[in-house]
Parts: sequence; C-alpha cells; structure tokens
Amino acid sequence: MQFTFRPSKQGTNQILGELESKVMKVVWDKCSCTAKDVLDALEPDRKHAYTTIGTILHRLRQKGLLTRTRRGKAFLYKPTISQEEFTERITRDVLVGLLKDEERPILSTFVDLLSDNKELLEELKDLLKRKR
Amino acid sequence: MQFTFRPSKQGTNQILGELESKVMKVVWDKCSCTAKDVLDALEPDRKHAYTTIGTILHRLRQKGLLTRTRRGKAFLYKPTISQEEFTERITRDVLVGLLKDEERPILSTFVDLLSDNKELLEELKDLLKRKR
DNA sequence: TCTTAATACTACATATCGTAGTATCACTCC
DNA sequence: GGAGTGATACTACGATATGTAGTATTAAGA
Repeated sequence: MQFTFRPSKQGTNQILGELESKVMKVVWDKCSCTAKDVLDALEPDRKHAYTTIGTILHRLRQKGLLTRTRRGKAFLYKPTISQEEFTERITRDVLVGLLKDEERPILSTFVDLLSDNKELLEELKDLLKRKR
Repeated sequence: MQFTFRPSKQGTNQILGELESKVMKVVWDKCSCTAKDVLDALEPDRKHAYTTIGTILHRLRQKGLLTRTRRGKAFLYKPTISQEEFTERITRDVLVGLLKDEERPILSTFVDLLSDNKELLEELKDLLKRKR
C-alpha cells in the first residue's frame, strides 16, 4: 500500500480521508460488519447516504484494507490488518521514508523533540540498552 | 506550510511535486535566478514550456518557499529557506506528527530500524549521553 | 420467478500537480 | 515617449484523491 502522511492531522486521519478513517474505525471496532452496520454506527456523526458508505467500503477494499464475504443478501466486511498492525506499519514506513535521506538530521531532531519528555527519553535509553 | 509526506518517494520529492522539486533544487543551487535560468537549468531533463515554469514558480511562492524581486524586465526568485532548513523542518514536522499518537510504537520501531546500522545506533547513544 | 435490499457504476465537487496557451504588462531602445 | 518584445498573469485541461450521492443492476429468499 502506498500512502501519504499528513503530519498536521490526527491518528488514522494522517493516512486516510476523514470518512475513510471513520469507516475503518467502525470495522475495526466491530471486527466484521455490513455496510448497514457502518451506516448505523456513523449515524451519531452525521447522516450519510447508504451509497456513500458503499463507495468508501469499495475504496478501502481497493486499498487492501478490507475484504468481504457474502452473508445472505449483504456482504460482511473485515479488516485485512488490525489497527495496531496498521499503525505499526505506518510508523515503520514513515520512519523508513525519513531515514532514506542521509542528509536528514533525523537522529538529532528526534532526540531534540524528546528532550521535553523525560519518560520517553528514558524509554529510548532502555530500548537501546536492551539492544546491546 | 501544510504538507503531506510521501515515504515512498525520495528527498524533497517526498513533499513537493516532481517538477516543483526540480525547480526548487535549481533555485537553491543558484541562490537566486529568473524563470529563464530555471528553464535552462532544467533543459537537460526535458523541454518544458516557459509558462510551465512560470506556473510552478508561482505555486512555490504561494507555498512560501520563494520570494522574488524585479530585476530589469524579469523577476529574480530566491528561496525563503535553505534546503537544509527545509529538510530540518520537514523532519521535525513529520516526527511531531508521528509522536502525536501515543499509541504509535515510534520508539521501538525506530530502534528496530536502526538495529541494522551500528553507526547510527552509536550516534544515537552519543546524542542521548550528551543530553544528560 | 418476483420482490427488494444491497451493491455496482457513474458522476459531480474540491484539492493538488503537471502542462501549456493566450492575454497583458513593463522594460528598454530608438 | 511610443513601440517592440520578453516576461509574467490568468486561465484551463488532464490526472489522481476524496466526499458525496443518484441510478442501474444484481441476487437472496420467499
């Protein structure tokens, strides 16, 4: 999967569109559900057309994030990857992307950003110790 | 400046379009130049229309990456930020974007990625030591 | 086989980026 | 100080991503 990362956004929204994000969250939450289920779960947000959800579900399948199986008249959508795995993969890919450029001051910038946060700093030190 | 980061691309191309990237590189390289200069510098690549460069230059100004001053008949374009500063800023913003999500396993993933590279690992340790 | 819920297909809007044509502007030279 | 022309502004089209939803078609189940 090829994606773009939007640092200014939040969570999965940094990768997916707003509605795509919401839909994925519902499917992750329910583990497997129909388009109708998604529509109902989204309802508190705003009323979307049934077909809008269908389109989003279709696109998420194209992106490889969902599969589906028929259940009676409708389809049952399932994530191909857990939210945790998704987050991990994104984190990894973004970092790999950053590390590609050897001119990029990623180490110093990273440590710099962590400076404000003692806990993270300690955690990083621990991780490094364990690497030895 | 709001941007999207494309991990799969290379260098400034992770942020800017392909042509935008090439144009910025020329301007950074020459420190200041006209549209004509850019066109000539790009020539080895491929022949673009003069007006295409104009459009790109205009968009880069909109993005706050270039300013210009008149020099005779033409304008002289200058970067508002050095390539190093740009790279730094991008690196910083992307990392901040990653750190926003506390569920994101950024530390462990980072250390993991560095595992293959003894030098980087050492550099990181040094940076941390100096932080104390 | 018919009904109808559900999906597929199509389409429009906005945004970004590559592309370039036409209209207009402003130096510079006579 | 007017004309010529090089340079820029404005406009526009195509492609892709995303939100949106209407219409056409399909297939489950009675």
